[in-house]
Amino acid sequence: MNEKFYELSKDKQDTMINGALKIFAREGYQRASTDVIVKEAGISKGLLFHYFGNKKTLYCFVLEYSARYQMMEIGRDIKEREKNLFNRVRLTEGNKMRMLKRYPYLDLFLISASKEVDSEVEEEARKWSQAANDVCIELWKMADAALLRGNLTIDEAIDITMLCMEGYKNRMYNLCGDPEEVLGGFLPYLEILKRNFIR
Amino acid sequence: MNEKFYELSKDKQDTMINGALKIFAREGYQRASTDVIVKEAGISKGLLFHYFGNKKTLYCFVLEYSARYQMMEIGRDIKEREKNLFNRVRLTEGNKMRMLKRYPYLDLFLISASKEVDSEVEEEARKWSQAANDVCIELWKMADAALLRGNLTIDEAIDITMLCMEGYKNRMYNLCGDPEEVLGGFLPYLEILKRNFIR
Amino acid sequence: MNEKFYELSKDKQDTMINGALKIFAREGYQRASTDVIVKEAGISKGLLFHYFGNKKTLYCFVLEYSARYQMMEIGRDIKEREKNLFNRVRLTEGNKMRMLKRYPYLDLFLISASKEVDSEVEEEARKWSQAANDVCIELWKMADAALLRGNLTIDEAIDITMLCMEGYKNRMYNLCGDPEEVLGGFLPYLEILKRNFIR
Amino acid sequence: MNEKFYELSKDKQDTMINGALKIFAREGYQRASTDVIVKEAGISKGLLFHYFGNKKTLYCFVLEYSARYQMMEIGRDIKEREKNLFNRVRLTEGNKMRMLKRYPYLDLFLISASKEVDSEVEEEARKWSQAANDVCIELWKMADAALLRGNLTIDEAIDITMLCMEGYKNRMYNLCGDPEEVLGGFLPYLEILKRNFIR
DNA sequence: GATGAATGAGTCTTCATTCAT
DNA sequence: AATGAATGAAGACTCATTCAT
Repeated sequence: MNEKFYELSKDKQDTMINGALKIFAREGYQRASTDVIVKEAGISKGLLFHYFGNKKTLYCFVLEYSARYQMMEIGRDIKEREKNLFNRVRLTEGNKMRMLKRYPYLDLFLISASKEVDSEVEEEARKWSQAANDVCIELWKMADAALLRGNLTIDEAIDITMLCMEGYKNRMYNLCGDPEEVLGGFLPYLEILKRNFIR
Repeated sequence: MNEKFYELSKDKQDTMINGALKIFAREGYQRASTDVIVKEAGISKGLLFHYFGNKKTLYCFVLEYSARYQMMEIGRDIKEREKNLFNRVRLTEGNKMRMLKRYPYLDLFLISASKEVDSEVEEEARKWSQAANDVCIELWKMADAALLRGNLTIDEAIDITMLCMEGYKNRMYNLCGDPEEVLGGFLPYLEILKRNFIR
Repeated sequence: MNEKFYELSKDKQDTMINGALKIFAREGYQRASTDVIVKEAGISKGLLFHYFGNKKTLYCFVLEYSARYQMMEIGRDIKEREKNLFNRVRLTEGNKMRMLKRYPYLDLFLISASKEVDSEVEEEARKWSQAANDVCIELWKMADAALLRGNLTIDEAIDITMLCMEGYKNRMYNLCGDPEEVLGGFLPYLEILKRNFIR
Repeated sequence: MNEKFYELSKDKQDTMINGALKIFAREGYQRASTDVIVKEAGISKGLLFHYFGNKKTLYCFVLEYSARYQMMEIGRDIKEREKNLFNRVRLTEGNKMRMLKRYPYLDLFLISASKEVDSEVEEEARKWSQAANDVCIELWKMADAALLRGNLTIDEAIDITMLCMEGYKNRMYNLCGDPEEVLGGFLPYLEILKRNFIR
C-alpha cells in the first residue's frame, strides 16, 4: 500500500510525516482528524487515502517509522568506553534532542503513543514505543555494574531510571508542548539518581 | 444538575459510576461512547442526560467523585509513628487496593485521566488526578528524613518514588487490565528504592 | 379525556390554561416544550399527560377554549343601533382588550395559531382561529351599508378591514410582545379606512 | 463556508435551493428536518453539511438568497411613467409570478419567514423578509399621489395596501399550497382598493 | 390524584472513506 | 498522481410520553 509513498521526494515524505506526527501527538489517535492532518501536511484528502488507505494504516506507518528512526539514531556516537550508566543516559537523551531537528514531534508522538488508550491502535502503539525504548535500554546495559552502590544490580538501576523517565515525560508532555524543554528538564532527576546509585 | 443523581439509592449510583468509570478508563474521554456507557450502567440513553446533561459533565462528575473518594480513603489507618517512607508508601498502596472492592476501575480511571489528551476535559482531568496524588504525597512527607541515606532529602526521595510509580502504572495499566495485579506488581520496585535510599 | 380537567377549581384551570397559552403563543406548537409549559403552569409532567394525554390534545384544547371564549365575549355590550362599521370594529377590539385581564395571551395565541405552520396542528389551528374571526365579522356585518361611499358593499369594506387587521397583527406580534399595545396600535389605520370608506 | 456551493452548476444549486425552500416554507425552521430536505434536494446528509455547516446557516443562506433574488427581480419592466399606484402594485405582483417559474416556493418561503417564531432565526428572518418588502414599497412610492382621493396620502394608501396583502397572503398560503393561485387571488381586493382610493 | 424518573425514537452533526474527474 | 465532492454510519443530545410509586 505505501510503497508508492516511498517514491515521493524525501522532502515531501517528511512534510507529510511531520504533519501526521504533530496532529497525532497533540490530539491522540481518535480525535486527530484527517481533515486537519491533510491541511497540516499540505496535501489533499484523496491523496492521503491513496497512499495509506485508512487512518489506522497512516497511524501505524508513522508509528513504525518514528520508532525505527529513533532506534537507528539513539546510539549515535556513544562510545563503548563510557562506563557510567547515568552518563550513558545523558548521551541517549542528547541524541533524542538532535532528532528534533528533523522531526520536531517525534519524541512527543512516541510518548503519546505509549499513553494511547484508543483500542483501535492501542496494542500496536505500545509495541513500537516499547521497542524504541528497549533499544535505548540495551545501550544503557553496556554500563559497568561495578560502579553501582552496594548490592544494586545494573538491571535494577535501569528499571528505576526508565520508570522515572517515563513518569516524568508523561507528566511533562501534558504540561508543556515544547519538546526541547521537556527533554532538558529531566537532567536534575538524573543527578539525584546518579548521586545515590553510584558509589 | 446532578442533585437528582444523589437522590438515587447508593447501589444504583455506584452501578452508574462504575459503568462510566470502566468505559472512560478503557477508552478515554472522546472514544467512550455514551451508548456503551449506558449499556454498561444498565440505564437508558435519556436517563444519562437527565442526570448529567452532557458527556463532559458526566466525565467531570466521575472524575471529581473518584478523586475525592481516593483523597478520603487514602489515609485510612496510617499511623503517624510509621517513619519509614517506603513503609508509608506501601500503606497508601494498600488502601488503594481496598478501594477496588467498591470501585474496581477507580485507580485505573484516575491514571487514564492523568494521561487524557482530549482538550475538552484535559485541564480538569489533570487538576483532579493531580489533587488525588498530592494528598498521597502529603502522607509520604510525614516520613522521617533522618532515615534516608547520605545527602538525600525527603522531597527528592518522594519525587523519584512518585515518578517511578507513575511510569510503572502507565506502562502496566496498558499491559494488563487487572487493577489488583497492577497495584501489587509495584512492590518489588519499591523494595529496590527502599534498599538503596534507606540507610 | 379532559372531563377530569373541568373538575378542577376554576383558578387552577386558568393557571394551567394561561401557562400553555403563553408558551404556545411565544414558541409555536413544535418548539413549545412540555417541560416549560409544566413549569409555567405550576404542575408536574405526569399531571399534564394525565389530563390531556398528549401535547397535541393540550394544544387543541386551549385552542378551542380560546376561540370559544373569544366568541362568547366579543359581542358584549355592542348595541345594534351603532350603524357605522368602523365604530363597531372599535367596539369589538375593545372587548378583546377586556379579555386580556383574564387570559393575557389569548389574542396573541389566536394570532399565532393563525400563523401556525406545523403540519401536526395546522388545520385545527386555522379552523378555530378562523371561527373566532368569523363571529367578529358577523357583528361587523350588522353595520349599515348605506353609510359607505359610492358603490362599496359592506362585504368589501369588511374584507379590506379584516385583511388589514390580520396583516397588522401578524406584523406587530412579532415586533412587540405586549398584547395591549398591539391592540391599540391598529386604531390609526382604522381611522384611515373610516375617512375613505364612509361618506 | 458556502463559496464551495457557488462552484456547483446552476442547475444543481437550484435543485438544492428549491428543496430547502419547499420544506422550510411548509414546516418552518424548527420542524423542517434535514433528513427531509436532503431527500427533497436529492443529496446526501453529509453533503448538506459539507456546504452549509449547519441547519441555521442553510436557512439563512436560502433566506438571504431569496430576498436578494426578489429584490432584483421585483422591479423588472416597471415603467416610471405608470403613475397609478394600483397598476404599479399589479406589476410587482406580476413579477413575483414570473419568479415562481424558477423558484416555486420563493414567495411562500418569504411569507413563512415573516411569520417565523423560532428564536434561533427569528431576527434574521424578519430582517430579510422585511428588506424584500421594502424594495417593493419603494417602487410603489413612485406612484402619483395626485391621483388619490380626497386627503389620502400616498403613504397611507401604501400602508393599507401592504397590510391587506400581508393579511391576505398569510391567510391564503395556509389554505392552499399553490403559489400561483395565491398570487392571482389578491387581484379582486386590489380592485376594491383602486375603486375607492383613486379619484 | 400527583409526581418525576425512565424510556427510546428522532434530530442535528461529524468524519473516515470512496470515487468520478 | 491528485483533487475534493459525495456518502452514510455513528455519535451526542432532545423531548414527548409512560409508568411505578
